[in-house]
Amino acid sequence: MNSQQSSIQGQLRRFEALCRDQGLPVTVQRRTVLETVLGRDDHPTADQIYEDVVARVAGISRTTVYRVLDMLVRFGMITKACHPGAMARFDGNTERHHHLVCLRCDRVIDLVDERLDALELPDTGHLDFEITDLRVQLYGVCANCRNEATASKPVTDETGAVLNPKKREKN
Amino acid sequence: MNSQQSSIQGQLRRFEALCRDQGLPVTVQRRTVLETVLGRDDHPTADQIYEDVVARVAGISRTTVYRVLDMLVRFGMITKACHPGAMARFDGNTERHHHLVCLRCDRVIDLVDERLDALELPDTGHLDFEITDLRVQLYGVCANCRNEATASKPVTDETGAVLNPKKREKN
DNA sequence: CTACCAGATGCAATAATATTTCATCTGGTA
DNA sequence: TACCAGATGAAATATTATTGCATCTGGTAG
Repeated sequence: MNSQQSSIQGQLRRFEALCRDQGLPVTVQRRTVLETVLGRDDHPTADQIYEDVVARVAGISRTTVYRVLDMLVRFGMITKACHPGAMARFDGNTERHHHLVCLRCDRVIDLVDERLDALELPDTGHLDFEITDLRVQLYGVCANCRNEATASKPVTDETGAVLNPKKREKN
Repeated sequence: MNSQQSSIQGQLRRFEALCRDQGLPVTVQRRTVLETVLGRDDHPTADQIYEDVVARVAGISRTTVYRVLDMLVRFGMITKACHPGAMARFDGNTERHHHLVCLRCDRVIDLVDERLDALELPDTGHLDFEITDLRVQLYGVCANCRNEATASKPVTDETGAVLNPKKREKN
């Protein structure tokens, strides 16, 4: 998609500016990890990102991917997604949006809904908590899982992507 | 708290009934794990639950705690909490409620808000997703972290509870 | 009360995910 | 081109989670 592409370019420039501000180098690895996360519309694990990135930067190490992801979160370029399951998940979409969470296969699907976006932030003064953003998690069962009531993990979606991957290659 | 106590008793009876329905035995381990999760008002990791449970059932294994937690989630007695960070978290509160998520220390605080509870479920017919429940995640910075801008992990709360524990004993 | 068995448990091994250490390399600059 | 702060890669280690199997237990029938 072209608007998607140009948005990624904009984000990259924003990232480079942030690095310059802090005197930190913009490396091939950092650029590639960021591009990769922004280029996905799901909520990949660190390992899924590694798989994508290693195809573009031969020899990049898993360690670096973990480190860069952590850095990008601190910079606010991406977020950690709240996700059932044990692995950390990342989300390149920092716009306000919401999540459909399948209780059967743990899949998380993005949802854009203006009414939810317009939600007024509740008053949490008594808890002394400063709210900056809000997302709604909608729990239920996705089409896949409803169709095959007997489905057990692991599950793949219609594109063949593994939704709850279990194995990875050697380090 | 007494109402809390009796609610836990009720949940235990509900669990026993579920087991009987399915011909599954109600073991000391299962009862204790369930009691322990229900008795907490935070979102413990499997290991935190293990620590609590082992004090009451000497010799219980970590493996069993993992297995029981998984079973309780399948039975709907507890839920997996969406939580930033790498470890699976559990939530004994199955009533509709919402979460304040601190972006600094990853702490998750429960929030009850009638206006949020009353949210109408959005129409997701076009996505073929069947919604059964909804929770709102409110992102921000908790009082602790706002007070000590220099705080770095690990962090403990005012009660001394470790919010992002790092170590555990031998297996 | 005892025997019985499906299923649960504990233990040890293993897998999967994540972090640390440190020698080496690179981006950015003079 | 040389320099250096900081990034990277590799290996070791730590942490979290699962699996296989021998043994034990809850629930029940006799």
